[in-house]
Amino acid sequence: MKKAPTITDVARMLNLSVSTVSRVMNGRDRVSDETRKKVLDAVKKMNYVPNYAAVSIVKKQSKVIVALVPDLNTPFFLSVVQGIEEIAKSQGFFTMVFSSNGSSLEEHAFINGTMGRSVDGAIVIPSTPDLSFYTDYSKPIVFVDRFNNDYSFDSVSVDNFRGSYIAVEHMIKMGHKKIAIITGPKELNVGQERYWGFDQAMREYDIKPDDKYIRICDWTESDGYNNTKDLLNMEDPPTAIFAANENICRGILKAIHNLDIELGKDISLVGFDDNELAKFSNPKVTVISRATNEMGKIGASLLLEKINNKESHSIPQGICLPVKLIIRGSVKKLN
Amino acid sequence: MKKAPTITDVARMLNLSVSTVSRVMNGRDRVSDETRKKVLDAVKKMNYVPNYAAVSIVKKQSKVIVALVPDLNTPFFLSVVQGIEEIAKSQGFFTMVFSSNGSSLEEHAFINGTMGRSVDGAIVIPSTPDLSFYTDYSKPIVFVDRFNNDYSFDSVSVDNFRGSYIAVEHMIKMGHKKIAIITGPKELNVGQERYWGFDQAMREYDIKPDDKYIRICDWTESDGYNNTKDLLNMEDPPTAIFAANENICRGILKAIHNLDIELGKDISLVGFDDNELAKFSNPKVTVISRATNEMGKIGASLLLEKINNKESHSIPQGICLPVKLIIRGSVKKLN
DNA sequence: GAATCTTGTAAAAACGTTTTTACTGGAATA
DNA sequence: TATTCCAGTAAAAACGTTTTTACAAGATTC
Repeated sequence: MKKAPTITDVARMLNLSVSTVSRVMNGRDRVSDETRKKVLDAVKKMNYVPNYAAVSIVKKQSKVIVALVPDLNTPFFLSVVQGIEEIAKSQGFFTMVFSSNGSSLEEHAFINGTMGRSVDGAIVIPSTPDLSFYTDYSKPIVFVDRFNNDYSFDSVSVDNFRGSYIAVEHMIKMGHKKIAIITGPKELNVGQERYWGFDQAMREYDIKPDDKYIRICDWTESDGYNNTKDLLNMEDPPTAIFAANENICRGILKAIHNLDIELGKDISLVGFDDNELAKFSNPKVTVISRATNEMGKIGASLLLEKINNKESHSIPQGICLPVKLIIRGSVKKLN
Repeated sequence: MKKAPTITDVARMLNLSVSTVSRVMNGRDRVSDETRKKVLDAVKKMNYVPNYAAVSIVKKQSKVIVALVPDLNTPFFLSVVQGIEEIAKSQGFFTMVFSSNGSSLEEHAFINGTMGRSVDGAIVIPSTPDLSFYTDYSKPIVFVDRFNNDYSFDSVSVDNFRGSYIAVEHMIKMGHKKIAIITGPKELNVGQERYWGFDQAMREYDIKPDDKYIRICDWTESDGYNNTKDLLNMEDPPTAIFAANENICRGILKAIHNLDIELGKDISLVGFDDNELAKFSNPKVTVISRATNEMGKIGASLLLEKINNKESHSIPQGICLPVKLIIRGSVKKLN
């Protein structure tokens, strides 16, 4: 726990100037081979590593990006984070993972605070729909899974509308008409689009969505659980449920399990985002899947690119990735 | 994206000296109410926030701790991280989550590199058994889920030995004799202890452990999966399996599922660490559970305490938390 | 043999803060 | 009225770097 040596310590030890040591460390300018070797040896022996704060203050670069996510429990977020880390690491950047606990207050506090300013850029999955807060953030920023309608920020997202659409279309084509949806609030574009996809598919096939089957709650497992119990205990229960995210899907599965009715027989189900339980349940759950890891990677690449060429005043990019329907056994064919 | 204002900008704007602004910001020394107000207003209007690097260089504190974990996929690690974050946040520290990808090389590179030195302390779940590398780390450090046999570092761990012991004892008391164990390598103390617990329980009840039922592999899901398939296809298969961690347990569950045999009937199972699948499977899996979140919290408290009173040269603390057997339905009673 | 170029190094400036020291002018004290 | 005290502020030093500028000595060119 002795204190770390500084560049001055190294210089003094060798009877050299600080600048010479620095030049060796940074591999720039002319230094005699002899001096270089002496310095390198001393650095190793003294275990000298440049002070990070000092370097970043003069270089005006921290080599850190932040991944700001709503929570660390939702596998989707984690998958994105891992994609980000992989790219960042490969380009010599560190990733600071920070969870806002689903609170836009915490999110904004981070961004506006010391930390938000000391990183080189941010990749955020906001927990609030309104991105206008970010307009005067002084660093490059990329949003994942969210975007402004005016596309004024860089973002990586997927075709949520189409995802719900094909999910619901699949159920309809399997003969279902009494289709319920359990989804999150429409304030988030994700919520809005996934609802619209459901609605559009229903109308496209001339089925009037039934209000009592439409459950707009939060994106949580318990909401999935409770609403499923409620739906299935109705007088006239739906024959199929669309789960608009993975947490809700897990809740639904647990409820079904708990009610002791049979998935794919007594009730059909399609979920948005693949997940562990969906692959484990019996039958496996048909889901909409997307390249979650890839979303992080693309986001990170985009961000790092902006960090590196600060000058480029190109217009913001809104990247939209495709979704895929993975048909497994959870939707019963009605005759 | 205009550049952030500095303290000098604020001072110049108000025709005050830099030091006065600084004094206001830090709420120290005497400043007239009038000046204070003027400064605060300007700070707000200009949206000035102190430069993090500059502050930490002079204060010799970064207010950042790092949580260094092997990966971001194992729920146990995540749970620990969340405990850490909660405590850190409450004490005004930021948590930098960093994944070493199970590579001690990456782990050491981080610790020894710029980042490792710029944080105020580290909480690490090492992926290597040998902690001697850390002896000359110049910052406070706390290990979680691992410790040195000589207890030369602060650590938070659980009674792994007892965990396995009571797990296996439970199976024995339910009448099982042909008990298999799928576990990780013994190099890690966790692996060693969990194996010893198994061994000890068997011998205690006069059952000779059968080598062909002992599977020492990695801590991964696929190892759990493959070994289970292998075990169950044996001439003389075991009647019960002990899964030494959650990943292995998940793999076992999937294999059982896949082989179309019945859990708690054709094969019994106890897992170490509770997990989503264990609670979902049918019947639910009997597990050894531990206060994962708490481990993070305690670790963080310990670390922050050391960071705050640098002087305290107290001896390292090895904190050991209890484990609990949660009996569910996955162990069949043999007559 | 003088002018120029090159090489290696040192010294100083800069980065954005905090903290210590120093100074000023007015109030309180003697 | 002269001295001491104090509140409020400014100026300067320090933190650990990088980068720019300056300079000396030797090699090269004309």
